[in-house]
Amino acid sequence: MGLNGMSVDEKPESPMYVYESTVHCTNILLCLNDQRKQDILCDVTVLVERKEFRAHRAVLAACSEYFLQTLIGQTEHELVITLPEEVTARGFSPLLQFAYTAKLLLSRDNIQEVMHCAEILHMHNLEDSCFRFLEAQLFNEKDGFFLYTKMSNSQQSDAQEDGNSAGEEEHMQSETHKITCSRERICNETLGFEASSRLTDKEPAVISIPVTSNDDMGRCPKYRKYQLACTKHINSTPHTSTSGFSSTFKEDRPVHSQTQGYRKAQVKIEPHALEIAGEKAIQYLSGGEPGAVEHVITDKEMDIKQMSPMCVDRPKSRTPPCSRFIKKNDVESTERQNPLQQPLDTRTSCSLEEGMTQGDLKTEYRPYSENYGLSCTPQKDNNNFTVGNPMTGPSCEVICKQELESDRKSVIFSSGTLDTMNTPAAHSYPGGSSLEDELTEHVPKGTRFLSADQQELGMMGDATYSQCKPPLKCEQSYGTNSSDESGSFSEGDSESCSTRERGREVKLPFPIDQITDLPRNDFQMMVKMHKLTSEQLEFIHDVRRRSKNRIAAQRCRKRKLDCIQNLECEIQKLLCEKEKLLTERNQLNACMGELWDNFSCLCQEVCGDVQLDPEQIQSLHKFCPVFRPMGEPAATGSTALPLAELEQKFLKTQSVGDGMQCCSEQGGSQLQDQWSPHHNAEMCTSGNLQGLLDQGTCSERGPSLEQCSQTVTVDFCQEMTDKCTTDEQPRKDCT
DNA sequence: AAGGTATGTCATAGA
DNA sequence: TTTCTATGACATACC
Repeated sequence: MGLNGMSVDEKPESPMYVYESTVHCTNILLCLNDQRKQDILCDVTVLVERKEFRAHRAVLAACSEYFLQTLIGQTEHELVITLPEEVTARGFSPLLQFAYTAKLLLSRDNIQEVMHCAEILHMHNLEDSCFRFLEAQLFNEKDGFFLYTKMSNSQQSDAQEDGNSAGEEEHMQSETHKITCSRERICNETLGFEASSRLTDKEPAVISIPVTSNDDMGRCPKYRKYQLACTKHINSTPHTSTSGFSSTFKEDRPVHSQTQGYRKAQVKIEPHALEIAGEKAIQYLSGGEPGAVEHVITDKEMDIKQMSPMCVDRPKSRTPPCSRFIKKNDVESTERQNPLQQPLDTRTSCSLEEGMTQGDLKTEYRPYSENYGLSCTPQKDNNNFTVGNPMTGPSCEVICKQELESDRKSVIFSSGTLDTMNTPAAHSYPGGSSLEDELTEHVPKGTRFLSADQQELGMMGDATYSQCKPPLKCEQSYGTNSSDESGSFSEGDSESCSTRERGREVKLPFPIDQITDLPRNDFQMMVKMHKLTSEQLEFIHDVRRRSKNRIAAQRCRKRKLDCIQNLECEIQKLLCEKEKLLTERNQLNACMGELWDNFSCLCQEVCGDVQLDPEQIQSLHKFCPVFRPMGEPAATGSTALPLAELEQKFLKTQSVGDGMQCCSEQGGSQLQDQWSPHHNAEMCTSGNLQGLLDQGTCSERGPSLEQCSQTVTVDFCQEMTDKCTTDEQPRKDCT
């Protein structure tokens, strides 16, 4: 008997319909996981480092080639498998958890061990698809921005030119490729995630996972992008991926999300590890040989093609289960068919009709599932997302979480299983905590033993919802879902009482949470699905608007605060810089004072010993207005000052405190411009002094005017240089 | 009671 | 045109 309860060889006489629910597979796994924890039906004990792990051999065999080979043919009731020494408990435990939950918790601490174990246990799906990516995430690409693509070989070559060279060979082998963009590029070119709907089924699916570490933008200043955005410098430049196709990336969330604590994205992983595991497990459990199960169009096959464009997590979107009715007679043809040529409703619809049970054989499809927000359609929203089906699609979800307190990152690799159970997509898993407990904890009690189908059906019908929201804190993952932000979202877990009361009054046919939770398209479809009164319509639009705006306001305020914080940091930085510049200035002033001393001495030396005639003095005044020979009284109306007095004036300007910097600069500048060492040095080097001397002293002494002037000039400049460099020339030399 | 803070809501602009 | 988001302004609750 095959999976669908029908012999493989049986040929239906009349058209039959196969209802295929991968949710069912998921739930089986989850159920098994629960059973494993309670040691129910466990039929194997795995010994790892003397630790015992109870499990179901079917699950182990399904997810690991190693276990498959080990378990095949084993008939003992209580089998004990001792794993090789290389397999550590720390590495094995997450893998076991992954086998059951499709969530893999990785951190820098354990990824190497997990990888190693996965390799030993031949869990190549994981190895190839996830580890390369995650390893880089955790170790190498602290600030990286990844496009994880599956592409053809031809595309690879293009991509490799721009991509990260690390691990390229592996990616070549696995037909996957990772592209790393710099942060600048992120800022300049991409602000988030959006896949173009123009992608064809042959085009590679692309996801982008920006992972920001706590200090990725520097603790200060923060929100560069926001600042830029404020100044309108950010354009949502279409990002052309390096893989040779164009997919636009646009901000799907506020630009400030750079510093958010969480990053979520869905990675397209192929093959879908969980699904394969689920299928294999079911095959195993059903006693069928792998491959012997009746082959209906699998979600994997269908959706890989159909939903190739992209699977991107959206804020607060609950990942849907997918159930699908397939007209069995059409299976084969459908399999071969280009999925894109199928009718749209076939491709995009997969939920049960309202009130429909598995027994109903209908070919009706609904584009929207009213399953408590669980839209199961691989639909495209207005942002050109193709929302992949997490179960059936090839997408796995990688939740990259950074711990705000530390630089450590932990990553949860998930295939989205738990999301179908209304499990929040992202959680904080403090390092070292029990993975099982964490995972278990976040599955709402009371729903984990209900199958998703049961939930789905249970929520169907025309019953008016009581608008009671389960107390799920974790549902607050809104757009920014920053960790600290989510904590402040007090409203989210309790729509105001009046609103809920009003919701009861208008008798909404769906939970009020859907009004706010659903993406636009789903929301619109939901509205269309029901014949709502104008009052109801007004109410739900009002609720939705207010809810969106509330969240927007919260984001806005947070950004404001961060901007203020950022500005404060900038101020601190500038103050430090100012201090530095002032210190430098003081040093320069000190040097200048020395120069001034030296120059005044030099002037005395040059001019004091020489009996200048009035013409020479006049010449000196011409070039040096403040000069007057020693002992000569200042002429009436003359601007000339004794050098000593001048020096005092100069030094006085240098000793003005910081608060008077500007004044001193202005007041002193005139003086310095007229008569400063710099000025005189210029005079010296430019030949003014030479001219000065030419007209005076040297003409009477030197062997030649030119020689004299050159000598004096060189000596003067040399002395100045020495002064500047040694800064030790005693003033007594001048006296 | 006044002031500060946090948050929700409305109006509006822009994408 | 509709929907969404960001943001200023205002109102309200709370401390």
